[in-house]
Amino acid sequence: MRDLKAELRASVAEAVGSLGVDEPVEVVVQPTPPDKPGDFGSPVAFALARRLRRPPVDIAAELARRAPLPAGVLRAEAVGGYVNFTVDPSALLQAATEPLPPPAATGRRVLVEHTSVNPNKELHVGHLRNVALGDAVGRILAYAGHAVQVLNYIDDTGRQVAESLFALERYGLRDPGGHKYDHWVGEAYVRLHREMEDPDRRAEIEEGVRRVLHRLESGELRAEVERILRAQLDTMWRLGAEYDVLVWESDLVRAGLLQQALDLLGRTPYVLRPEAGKYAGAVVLDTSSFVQGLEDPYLVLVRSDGTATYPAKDIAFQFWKMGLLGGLGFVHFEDQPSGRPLYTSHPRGDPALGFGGCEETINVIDATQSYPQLVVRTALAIAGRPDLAERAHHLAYETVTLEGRRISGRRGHTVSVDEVLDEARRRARAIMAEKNPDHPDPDFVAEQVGVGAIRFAMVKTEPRRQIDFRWEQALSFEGDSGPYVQYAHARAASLLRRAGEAGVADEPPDFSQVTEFERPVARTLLDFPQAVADSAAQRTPHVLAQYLLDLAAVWNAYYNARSPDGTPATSVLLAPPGLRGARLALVAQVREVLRTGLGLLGVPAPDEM
RNA sequence: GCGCCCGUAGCUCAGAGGAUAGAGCGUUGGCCUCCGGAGCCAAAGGCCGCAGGUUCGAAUCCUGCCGGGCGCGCCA
Repeated sequence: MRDLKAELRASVAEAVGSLGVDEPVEVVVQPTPPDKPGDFGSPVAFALARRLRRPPVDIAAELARRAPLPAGVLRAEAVGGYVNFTVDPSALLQAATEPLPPPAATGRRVLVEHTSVNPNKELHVGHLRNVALGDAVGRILAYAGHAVQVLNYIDDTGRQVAESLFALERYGLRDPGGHKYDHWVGEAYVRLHREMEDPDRRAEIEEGVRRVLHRLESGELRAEVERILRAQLDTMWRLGAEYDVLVWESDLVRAGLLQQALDLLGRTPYVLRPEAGKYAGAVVLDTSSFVQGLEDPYLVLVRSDGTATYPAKDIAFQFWKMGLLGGLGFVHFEDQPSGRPLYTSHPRGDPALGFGGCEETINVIDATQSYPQLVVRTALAIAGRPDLAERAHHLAYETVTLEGRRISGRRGHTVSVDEVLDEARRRARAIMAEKNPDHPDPDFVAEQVGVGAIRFAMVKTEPRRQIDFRWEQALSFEGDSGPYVQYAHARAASLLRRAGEAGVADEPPDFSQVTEFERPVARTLLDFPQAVADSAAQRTPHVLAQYLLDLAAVWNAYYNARSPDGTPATSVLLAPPGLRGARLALVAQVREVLRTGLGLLGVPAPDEM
């Protein structure tokens, strides 16, 4: 796809240079507003006005005269103080329908950690945002040419798993089968928390949980945890998320990474072992030189009883991710639905398998963990690697509330992801029965539309904005939604299918016949590479999601366009030969860009719905 | 108290210093004798939280204030 904006930037820069401006100026080229003449314009004359002591309008006029016109650009003119360029519609469409450039490999190793759900109960709507964001960001960065590793952290030595496993033991539960296992375990977990509200029983339960915790740390219960994990993975896969590697916390500790990290930090002047006072007997990290404004800059890494705190494990993990530590081994775990292999850390695994050691990391974790994540970056700086600290990103997303209330897994104020997906599929199926009763495979596509609606709803807004999960909104199939984009895609696919049936699919385009109606669609198509690049640079999929809504809207408007007399203006199949070929090329590119873009968001793009 | 994030149309949100601030939902009125109406067209609806500042130019950058969310454990 041709980069017209870049060509125009160069052209304006050349014109500016010919005015004898010695200092370099930044040349901005942007699309013109809908009611202004031209397709692209630059406000560069405003910035030059003072330096040249001339009014912007004069400068713009002179720049318009001096700017060399790239091929297909009809004219440059001064509009207000702007220099605007008008592109010939046929050149515009030709540029927009050139094939998308293949991703250029950057070679940069980027590790994306997301999901990382405690393996103790089923996923709920709060986890949904994490999975949707992380999976999309991983796909977008890979498309941008980075060597991406997608990692899912398994906290198998945490309190939550211990509670779930203890609950099964305490209540003598045996899996009766016929349900999803993570849900069944989750019920025991909630039951245990209800019982813990009684202070007398709480003490007794505490002791049992501690016992299970020790067994977890020794790795004895790995099979029990894995069983829950596998049930959770079914949900993640149903969402369309896949991973490259699972890292178990117990493996991290047993491989000695924690000790290595503590040794590394212990050689700096920032790690202290106070003999008296509040922190007597503990190992603490003094963050005061790196984090401003803390009341108490000391962070406990090792408790006075010798056990490590969670931040210590986090730090060790981050050090491993960025290649400061080694020693983790891996084995093949399972092939995922797409065929992509999934590996897992393992006590007897192969360390040569090449995970970790990335120069950039993205931790997809909710915003309540911003402080611990800051500590992790600080630890990198303390270890003498401020360069790595700068490339250790926290993709902090705000929490999801449920119908205005805080989600609570313990109290059971949640909706499971499985339940949400089932309901989304049900609604999609009902709409299909009404609108497309002859669909060849309605159940399969209803699932795709349901997943698409949910995933799109999770990534269309900025991550740092708090969102409220409401059924009516998340499962909307109209307007600002995933199905709206999917529909636009299906419509393009349908048109191309009919062109094939009519035997005109390969008709050569005659771009000289192109009309003004094609212009807005072509302009929007040309924005796609920039939208992906922005999404990757900002590490957020919402930029791309918003772009896809724009493209779908401009394409739908084109599809329905009418001439002033009210007759359809943009017929494709009934257009004269040549024009028909050009329009088919446009439709094919719309379909391609929508399909590619949706794919980067992990949203399926069915050809018929 | 200190720190981080948010405040844009009735509601939910886009707008990374540039042109008269844009969508969706909702409201009102239109469009299926062409290829998919999950669509399209039009109307109404805005002191961009408030007050200063920087700039040729501010929703966007800076400062202060107001309102909301979150965080500040030898919990994870």
